[in-house]
Amino acid sequence: MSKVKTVKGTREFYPEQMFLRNFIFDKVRAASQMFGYQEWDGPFIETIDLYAAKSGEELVKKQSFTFEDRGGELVTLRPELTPSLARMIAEKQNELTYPVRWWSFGPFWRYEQPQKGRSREFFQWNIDMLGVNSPEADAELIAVGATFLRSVGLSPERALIYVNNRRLMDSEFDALGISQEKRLDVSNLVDRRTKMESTKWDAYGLEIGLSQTQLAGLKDILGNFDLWKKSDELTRLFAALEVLGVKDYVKFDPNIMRGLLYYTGTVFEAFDTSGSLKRAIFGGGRYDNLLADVGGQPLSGVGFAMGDVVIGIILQEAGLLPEFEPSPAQVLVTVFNESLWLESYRLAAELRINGLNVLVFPEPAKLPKQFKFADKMKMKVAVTVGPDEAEKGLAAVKNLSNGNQIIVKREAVANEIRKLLEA
RNA sequence: GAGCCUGUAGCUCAACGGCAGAGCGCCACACUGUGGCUGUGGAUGUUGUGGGUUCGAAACCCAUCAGGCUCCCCA
Repeated sequence: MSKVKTVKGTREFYPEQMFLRNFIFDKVRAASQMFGYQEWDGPFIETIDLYAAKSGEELVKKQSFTFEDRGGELVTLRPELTPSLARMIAEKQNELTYPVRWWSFGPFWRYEQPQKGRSREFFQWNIDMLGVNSPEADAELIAVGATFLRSVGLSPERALIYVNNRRLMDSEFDALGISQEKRLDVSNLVDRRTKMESTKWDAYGLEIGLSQTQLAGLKDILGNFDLWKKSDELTRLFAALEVLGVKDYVKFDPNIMRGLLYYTGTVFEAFDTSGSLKRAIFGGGRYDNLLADVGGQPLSGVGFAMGDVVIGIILQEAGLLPEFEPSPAQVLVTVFNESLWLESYRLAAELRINGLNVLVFPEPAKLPKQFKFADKMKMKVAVTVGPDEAEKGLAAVKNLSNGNQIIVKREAVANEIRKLLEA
């Protein structure tokens, strides 16, 4: 075992994990493109100032990988993508074609305590629509998320997207006479509701300055799952979700707040409803004022982000991953002995010209060893050229799943293999 | 940043103050022109690391590193 350790919280992707990462990436790409979103990306390193403007203090001061570069500038490994998005949109605000529909899947870093579902290095899917401010646009983003969940095999019994609306909650808080200054505290209080005992939660509510009546009113609101009917935005949102065919995936929940300050309207979070992990699969919402902080004109947007870690664990636990195929080549050409070594290489090259992925055993070895190798790599076909075949211009093609072997002419090998692979 | 739990063969774990073990995997052979099954044999450890207590430590104590759970946080 190596004495040189990995950096805490980083991840090593052996082929099997790389397969999972690419599986998620493929599904992300498919869901994004199905709705016409364009792929893009920003820098992996940014100046700290970009995040100082709008991201939470906690993120910038405690959870970012920040360091001084050789020129003395404070730079940070990006902890999120939205500020980079805002800047890039602002830079070309007048030349872009709206609505902008962009998606991205790339690496991010946060200096957190690594634990299940959370590492310091992770991949994140970001997808946003800018330039349209409507509940119908919000519904589209939620539909993209639901489409993704469906595409990886997570049914509505297994995963749900909980929706709320900041404006609705604001008007409810207004009605309770909760002041603007207390909104952040109240938002924290709501976030904590499922995690605290109710008596402690009550005490915490009073501690942040709520009155008994306000606290009681707050509980009424958080327990009212029909509250959305009072919101025109949410009524339209659910109507759109219905025709988009994803309503089964979506439930109204007044307890969904989301910590981010910049959300202004619809907010949503997806959760696994039956697994061991109680972390959000993805989360997002509508933001109205993001561009102002990077010097742009006001532009409304809606989007969400999904980390690869939580969804990866869920898919694994739910047994929803396709079987890992170790070898990208399904065909093995064996090397019979030293004098036929290059003949095998020649055959492999012929098969590749014919469009097949072919792995040739790199040296003469006992055939049992070569066949065992093919088994472990879960390959489908083995081709052998021994002295008998070489003499007559033939090759032995073996179907590894049933053990049948046939001897065919060299020119027919590629077609024979194709037949076996298609069967 | 705080609390609790864990760390033994490649993997999963046992031994819980007294000779470091099992299953799986791996390698070889039976089977020198063919894999999966079976059988036989074989290799593998500074018990995470460093210190301490003890006649004796994988076990007890301290520190440290790593992982897990929770708090915090979740942009």
